[in-house]
Amino acid sequence: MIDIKHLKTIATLKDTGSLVNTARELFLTQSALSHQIKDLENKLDCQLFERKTQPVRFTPQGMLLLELANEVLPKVEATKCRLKESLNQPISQLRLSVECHACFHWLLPTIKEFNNFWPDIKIDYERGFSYDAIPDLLSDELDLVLTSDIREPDKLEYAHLFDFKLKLIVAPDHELAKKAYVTALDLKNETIISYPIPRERQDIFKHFIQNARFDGTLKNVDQGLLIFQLVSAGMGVAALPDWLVTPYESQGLIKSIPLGALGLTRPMYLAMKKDMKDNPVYRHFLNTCKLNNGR
Amino acid sequence: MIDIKHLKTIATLKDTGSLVNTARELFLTQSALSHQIKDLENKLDCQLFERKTQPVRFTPQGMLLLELANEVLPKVEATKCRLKESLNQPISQLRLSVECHACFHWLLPTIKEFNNFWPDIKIDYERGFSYDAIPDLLSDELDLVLTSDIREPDKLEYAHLFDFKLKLIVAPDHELAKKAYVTALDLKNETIISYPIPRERQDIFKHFIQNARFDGTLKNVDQGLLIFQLVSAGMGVAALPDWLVTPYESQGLIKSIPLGALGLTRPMYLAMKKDMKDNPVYRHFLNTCKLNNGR
DNA sequence: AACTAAACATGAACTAAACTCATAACCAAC
DNA sequence: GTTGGTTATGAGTTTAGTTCATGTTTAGTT
Repeated sequence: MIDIKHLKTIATLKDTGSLVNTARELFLTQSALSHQIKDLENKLDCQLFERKTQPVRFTPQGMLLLELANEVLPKVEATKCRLKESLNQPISQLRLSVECHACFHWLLPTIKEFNNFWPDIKIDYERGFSYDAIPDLLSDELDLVLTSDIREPDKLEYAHLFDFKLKLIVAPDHELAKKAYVTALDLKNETIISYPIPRERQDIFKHFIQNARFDGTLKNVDQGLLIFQLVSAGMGVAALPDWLVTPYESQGLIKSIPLGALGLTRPMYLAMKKDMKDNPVYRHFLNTCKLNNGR
Repeated sequence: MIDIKHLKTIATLKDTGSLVNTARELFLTQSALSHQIKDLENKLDCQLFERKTQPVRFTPQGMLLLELANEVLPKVEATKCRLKESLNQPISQLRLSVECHACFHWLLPTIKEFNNFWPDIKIDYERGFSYDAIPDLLSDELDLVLTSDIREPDKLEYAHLFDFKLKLIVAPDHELAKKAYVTALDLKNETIISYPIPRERQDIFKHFIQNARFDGTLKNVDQGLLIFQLVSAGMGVAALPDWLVTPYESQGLIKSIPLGALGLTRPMYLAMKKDMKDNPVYRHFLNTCKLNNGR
């Protein structure tokens, strides 16, 4: 129905002011355009512009299309441009750092899929992770950082990958297991098991317990699977992203509970230098992540 | 080349995972799609996805197109929807208030053009103007406000119309006329002529002189043309938007000078209630303003 | 390794859409 | 009314898109 061709016509018509000029600009005959627009007007069942003035005067409907054209055409051009670029790419390495341990669950398959298309691009994610990777990104020692927190938004581009819910996991016979959701108070005396990350950088403290009193203990474990086993054995509770939790919960190994009445939703971003945001390889990595999110 | 049709195909392919399913979804034969995509791939000179997996696996190039589709298709649908709405509109009145006197210069022709298409919609701009119109917009006594300042951004939608430059105008033989630009200090002892608006709401004070010392006098005039005559006669200086200044300057009646080395650029917004931002009549008024800006 | 079912590819024939050409109609300015 | 510009229209042609019938590929099964 509406076509990119039509948007081009409308946009050019706005610039040139008449059908004849538009025809010349688009390498078509005036007749072709006259037919084209008449057909479009018939299909949309409305008039798009008045032809008896110079320049032509757009109707409200014409302006809506013009507005659409102004939004869409630049995007189409940008994509065409990226397509060309993507076919000959000098990049050979992506140095990636991950702030969220649980991400490896979907990240490894994602990287594998990505490497199918860019076998020459080596992804180096073998960095320690309990550190702040943003400075390394700024100083060009890293290319990409997977993170939930936005820092230095002026210097870096944060591409939103997806949102996830942080859930509390407890043993099925834990007293909290019956609750529809937990409050910060409920956690006051619990043992919280987590990856070895400083407390102030853990989502559950930073965004849930916050200033509430916490008298329980913190236990660090560097093995993801171990967390589930410890929780299942009733040795403590843990806060993990929903995508990690779901498979274990459906096995009945643990029970998951929302943090707060509304649950705690957190975003996941891919941070990169601002000038890299249009790079086709980066975009491909981004898109691959999005398609594989939370599985 | 790239067509909306193609974007639909790609988007559906992502959802359904195979050509056969996509064909069924789009009411086409599998063969048609196979041809369609082959043609597209030939034109773009790249492969868009691997067909030998289930679901199909997109190449970097395919993902770029998919990304484009996700951006563009919703906009196209929204426009189609607005087009339909625009053809039968119950609105019969637009109550408009204008915070910038100088806007009448382009606003009156704009309204005339607008009324060509919506003869039944009466625009009521006959309100006093040296007052803050935003509260009336919030309390539903107004529909639209033309303003340069954003207030209450949570409750109102501010559609950007255009940017303009505020210029200082002086008599051609005025001592400032030789300068490439003026500083706040240059104005210290000048007589500033303006519309009858309180000093703290005048752009030249709010955004240029600011806290700098001003020992000159303020003269109020409620007639636009009179300002030019007074300035031309050397009775004072004035700050006005570029679109008003240009015609008089080319006649040699006055001389205009940028405010500050970089000039003083100001935006112009059309403020409305948030739920009105998709209304086709409002959009048409907005678009008409944009097309007539600063003339 | 052979078989099967499901998915995709291909070529020829057909259809519908889009374009051109020639010409007519229209409008504004002189 | 004539002129110089514009847009509209109808018939004929070209091109792009579709279907049909059939061939090929692939993953999964025995």
